[in-house]
Amino acid sequence: MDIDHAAKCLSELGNPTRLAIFRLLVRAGATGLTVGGIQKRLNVPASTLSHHISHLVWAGLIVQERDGRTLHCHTQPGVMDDLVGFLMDECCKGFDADSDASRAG
Amino acid sequence: MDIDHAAKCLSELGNPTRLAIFRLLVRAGATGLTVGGIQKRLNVPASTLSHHISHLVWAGLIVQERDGRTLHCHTQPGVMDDLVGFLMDECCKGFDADSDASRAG
DNA sequence: ACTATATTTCTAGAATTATCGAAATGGAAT
DNA sequence: ATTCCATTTCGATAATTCTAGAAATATAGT
Repeated sequence: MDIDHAAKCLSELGNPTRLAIFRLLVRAGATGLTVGGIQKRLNVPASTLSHHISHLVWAGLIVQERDGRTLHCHTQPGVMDDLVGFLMDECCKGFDADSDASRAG
Repeated sequence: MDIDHAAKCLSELGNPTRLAIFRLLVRAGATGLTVGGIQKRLNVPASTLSHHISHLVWAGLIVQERDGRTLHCHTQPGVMDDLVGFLMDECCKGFDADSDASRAG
């Protein structure tokens, strides 16, 4: 997880609809939800939903798997940990240390 | 930290320039950096930089404090922990549990 | 082939966001 | 008051993103 991938993930999760989708999927566990299942819960038009889902797939945050006519969506395990790891490790380490401006860079 | 504030923070951090600013500031520790110091490091025009900084301030991710003519910027302690906490707690708990679609909601 | 269901792609307009120069503001020094 | 420095606000333009209806695609059943 480098800064560009982190920015990509953060940006995608920054959209309220997409964050709601993502949260729904994480809570749905490994089985995930179908696109239609998400649509029923969030009540957004299919095309809009598909657009947002494709964003999340593109960012590597979720995965789709076809099962007959339905597409199951579930989170990509590990990506969230990687993102949080980036935020904590790459960004937030040593916040309490007596660092000064000359340390940055 | 509710889902709306989380989305706000994620959205602001999702911009590469803003994420770079934020990372710079976290690494600069409690002292932070001046706006000019950030500008020298990131080499973006002052007006553009100011625009992005005001976004980060608006989202509550960073704080500005005036010291004479210069404005020191530093991260808002705790917000990052809150955000990570939201992501892990609100989103990611029980990922390994044998939940199914009927569990969500 | 036809029908139905699930989902995506196409398309276009609306809304938002990014960029940056010019001008303005806030504060310190003479 | 004037000048200088640091930063913001203004304003205009370019680029991106959001939204959603219509059409298309994929799969399954008859």
